[in-house]
Amino acid sequence: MANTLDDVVAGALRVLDAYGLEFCTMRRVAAELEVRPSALYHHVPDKQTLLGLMADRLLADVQVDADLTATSTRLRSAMLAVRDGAEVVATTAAFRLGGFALEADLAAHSDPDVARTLLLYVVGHTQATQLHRQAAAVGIVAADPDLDASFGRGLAIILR
Amino acid sequence: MANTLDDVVAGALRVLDAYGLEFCTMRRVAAELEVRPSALYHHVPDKQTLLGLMADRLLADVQVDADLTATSTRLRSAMLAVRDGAEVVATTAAFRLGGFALEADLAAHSDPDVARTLLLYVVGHTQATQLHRQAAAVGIVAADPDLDASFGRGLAIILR
DNA sequence: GGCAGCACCTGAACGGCGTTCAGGTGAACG
DNA sequence: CGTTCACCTGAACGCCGTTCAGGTGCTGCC
Repeated sequence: MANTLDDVVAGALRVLDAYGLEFCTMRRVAAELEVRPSALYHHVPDKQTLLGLMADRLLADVQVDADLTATSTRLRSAMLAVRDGAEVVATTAAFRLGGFALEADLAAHSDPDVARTLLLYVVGHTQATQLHRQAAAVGIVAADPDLDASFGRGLAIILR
Repeated sequence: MANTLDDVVAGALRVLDAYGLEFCTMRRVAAELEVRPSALYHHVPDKQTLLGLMADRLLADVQVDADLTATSTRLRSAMLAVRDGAEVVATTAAFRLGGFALEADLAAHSDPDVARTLLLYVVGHTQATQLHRQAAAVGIVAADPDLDASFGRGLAIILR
């Protein structure tokens, strides 16, 4: 019945997907695991670290190769798969310009400047996409059916 | 002695610059204005709105013209002028893909896809720059003297 | 088999946050 | 001279991240 670090990360991702980043609190994650909030601190030193582990897991299965367009699309898909996924990646990856694992992977298959530019664009556009869709779902704004195509066109501009 | 909305925004930007976004709380802004926290809600419906007004003011004086490289550099400078300025712009601008004033301005002087791609890159890179520098200032990470040049090279890739 | 050690958890608290609401006060205006 | 209204106070609400002392039950060693 005891939880492991993996259980905590998985539970946190479930809460994130269900409620969004704003309501992904330590108390809710604890409730998801049927545990008291203080129990989480046995597995993780603070919330920031937990968010980092969540981001790592979100991107863990993304295949990075020399086809930069396909790799970017896979990256985008992985972040879109979970509610507010891109935002989680953005806020934790921002802490580490140059220390972000995916940036090194990408740089190995291309120019380092292209790798960095591409990564900033992909994460930024995907974050904006996700927030826009969520706003549209609540009716704040009209849905934009062009977002995926817009993503592809920006990609082409960078990789041209 | 009574404060106006402009006073509130200006005070909030002072607190932001002095303490960073993390500690830019309604209570601290109120203290800066020598007022009780509840007084702020006479000028602003909530904190999110205040952050939006702060972002607007940060970018208000940025000149947008057909020279996209120079415009991007001005945009970057404006955000770098205040602690966590890029993060404030990023978190409030993300709410409005296509409804962001600067995007329309930029699109008038270039291709819309280029405008959007450029904007996502400029804000993203500047945010990363600012966080990296702050981490370096605290000694968490080694300072990277190449960040401004890196910005320029990414710009050249998009505008090539 | 018994005992030490450790992984995991509870219960209670702390200070701080954003926000709300009823009510006060003083200047501007007819 | 009375009213209106912009601006503010004081007190509270429910939530947050985090700490800490202490419990409990499995693991492996003598």
